[in-house]
Amino acid sequence: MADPAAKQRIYEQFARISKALAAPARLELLDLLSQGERAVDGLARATALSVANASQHLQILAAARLVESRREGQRILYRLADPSVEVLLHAVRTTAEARLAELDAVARAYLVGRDEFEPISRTELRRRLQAGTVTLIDVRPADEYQHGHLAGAVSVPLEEVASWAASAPRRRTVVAYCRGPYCVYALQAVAALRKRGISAVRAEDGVSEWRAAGLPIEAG
Amino acid sequence: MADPAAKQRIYEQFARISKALAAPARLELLDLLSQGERAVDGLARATALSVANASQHLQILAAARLVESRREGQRILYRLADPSVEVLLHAVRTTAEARLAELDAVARAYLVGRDEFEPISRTELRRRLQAGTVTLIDVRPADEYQHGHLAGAVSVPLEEVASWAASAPRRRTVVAYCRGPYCVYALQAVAALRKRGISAVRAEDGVSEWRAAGLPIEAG
DNA sequence: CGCTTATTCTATTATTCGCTTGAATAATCG
DNA sequence: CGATTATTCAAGCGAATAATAGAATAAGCG
Repeated sequence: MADPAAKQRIYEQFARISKALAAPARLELLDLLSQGERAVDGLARATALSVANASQHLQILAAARLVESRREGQRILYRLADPSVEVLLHAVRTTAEARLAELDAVARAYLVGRDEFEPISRTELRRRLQAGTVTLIDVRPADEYQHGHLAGAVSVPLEEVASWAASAPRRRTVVAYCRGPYCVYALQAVAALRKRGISAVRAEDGVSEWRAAGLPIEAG
Repeated sequence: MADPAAKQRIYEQFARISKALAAPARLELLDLLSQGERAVDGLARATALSVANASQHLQILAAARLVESRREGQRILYRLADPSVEVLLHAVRTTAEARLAELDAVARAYLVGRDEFEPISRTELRRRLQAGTVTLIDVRPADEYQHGHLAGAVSVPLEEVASWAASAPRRRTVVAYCRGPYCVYALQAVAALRKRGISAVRAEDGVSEWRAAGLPIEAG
């Protein structure tokens, strides 16, 4: 009655999506793209892939319709095709965290200091932002800040954190955030600030989580 | 500074999860398992895979820790390892629906009658259940009903729908549901009931969606 | 136009994947 | 115990995949 071949074709379509996510390189590319539109070249550099290889991975993502691209002059800018892609990425991360003990071990080694530097939660951060008792800094590269940042955040790219520390407010706590829970920038910024005697904590969330929670994002 | 090899290892862990989802056969197995615990044999039959092949796919899912198993006598029963796995499956479906036009075309061919038989939404169904104006039937195989069904539903497996129709209430509307939006049982049940002059509609959701929404599920 | 830069295409290679087949293991039953 | 049933293991094969290198395309610039 129900055509078994058609049922198979449906699952093949679902598998197109998950196949596109099935390579570490492509997950990393998607993570970067969730911070905003980027050109092949920049993505290749950030992921340490060859340009040709990055381009091929991006085309696989495009074939699964997870990303879209547009040309601007001689560069081609890729972006996530749909908000549902971020939801999907988040679901993969959540399941990996829940199920893979190995991930915890690897993350512990990579995110040095994650355990010492207690993060501040999304709700707590919102409360203190409204009360005006914290300074919020975005320590990602400046162009990612341009593409979208938490409302009220100041752009202080990681490499400028040390010099910024001199002019940082000494009475208020500094909260640093970056791409998300697997990004080391905020951890390094907090370490640098504390070394200079500034009270600093890291935010638990990045822009994706903040946006997913329906909280305000600003651009430019 | 940040060890690139460690970063890669993190993405490899995430990719373990998505790799496990990257085969149509495994997605189908997970869908079946979201209806409840099942033995290899039954899963192989339902998916038209050879037993050995199904067993291998299940072991791949187990290696990614998406499923767990227990022995009961001579059979080994597999189940989803975590609620986050259902969330993940749902995210894959949602993205596929949002992004893949081909899926819509294939689904239209498979789910014959989906367009004519307007579904009833979750909220509407709840309202009418509380008002007592509908009879809710679960048209999945009896053992899936046993593993968990919507509160207030009666088990009427698809093959018994025709005979059940004789004793069906003629004054109240019958609502049929099955595994979810890509399951044909409810559609076929509605068609069979209407042919016999009974007012019948299909529910939009299956047990997974109902449970995900935090609505009551009964077992046994 | 020719030169430079950014990206994609093509071909090649090593590896992994999905499936089949037949044998092995494990529990139950007479 | 031997027979039956359910599942897993092991080997092998063709197809798909990821990465590389080098050529090709396409836009911008002097």
